[in-house]
Amino acid sequence: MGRLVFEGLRDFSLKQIFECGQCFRWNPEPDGSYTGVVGKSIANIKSLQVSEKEGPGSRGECDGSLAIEITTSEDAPDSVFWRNYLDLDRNYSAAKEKLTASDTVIARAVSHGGGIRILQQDAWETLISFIISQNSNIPRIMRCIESLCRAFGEKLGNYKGKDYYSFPKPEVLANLSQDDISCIRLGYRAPYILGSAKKAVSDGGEKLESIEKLPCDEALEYLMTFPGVGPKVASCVLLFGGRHFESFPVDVWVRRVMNRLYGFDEDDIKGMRRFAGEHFGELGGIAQQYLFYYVRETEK
DNA sequence: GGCCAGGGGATTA
DNA sequence: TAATCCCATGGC
Repeated sequence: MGRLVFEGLRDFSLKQIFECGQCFRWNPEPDGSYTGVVGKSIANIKSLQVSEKEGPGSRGECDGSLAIEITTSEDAPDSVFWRNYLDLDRNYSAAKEKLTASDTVIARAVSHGGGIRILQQDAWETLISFIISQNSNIPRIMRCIESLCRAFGEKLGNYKGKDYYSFPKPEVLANLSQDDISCIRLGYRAPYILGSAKKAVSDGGEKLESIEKLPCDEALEYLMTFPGVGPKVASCVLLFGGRHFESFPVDVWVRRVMNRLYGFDEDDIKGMRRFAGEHFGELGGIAQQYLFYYVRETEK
């Protein structure tokens, strides 16, 4: 049991961070806080002393403080962990200025999701989560991951009336059969999950975590050696679980928004990637999240 | 490179 | 009830 407070935050919106599609295990509480599982800990994150910004260029993001309540003690993540996980030490104001300076188009997207931050999640959990995400929708992705954790994770405890479970380790999933996981209803993704778990085990535990130390293109190639992982899933893992901020995942929503805002043909995925690399550079991942959040807000 | 099956579930026709 | 869509990939 512990409580951490982070003060003096800018460009920060819990709703945008947890509902922009980068994570699937943070659930909103009636009081506006979010509860989720990190490692073996249940955590509740709440905004304090919120002052909403006004005027053009900001919608919903806040300056203020953040309180994190951690309800399990075993290996409880400390403040260093949380600063990294929530990407608190990155200057998003500077990133927004850089993105919008030479591009009036993305300014529209930034003005809708200016409180987004890229979470620094666990690579293994991110890998499996985005294999599950393929050709699906966010509510179902969240249900599948929840079922997987409930069935094969460790029970961590109860918080505000709900039970929470850890994300199952590679060794656990690697030893399951198709029959074992048929109850999760993952469809054709099930053999991908088992195959990727087996590969993660045989490659060794540290190998997946090492993608953040590899050059972006090498890490992408390595991730694509996992069954069920193509360029889209791999680039999501690079961004959300591998600290590669230049990664620009192109999914159906990004194809849509690149068509609406920049006039790309929706099938010109290569063109979009090239454009992102040249135009957004090392901020590609942050730009992608602003664009994704914007198109989902405006075309629901 | 193009095409299409893989499962399942929600939404729309 | 049927068709379509959904944060794609793999195999042909």
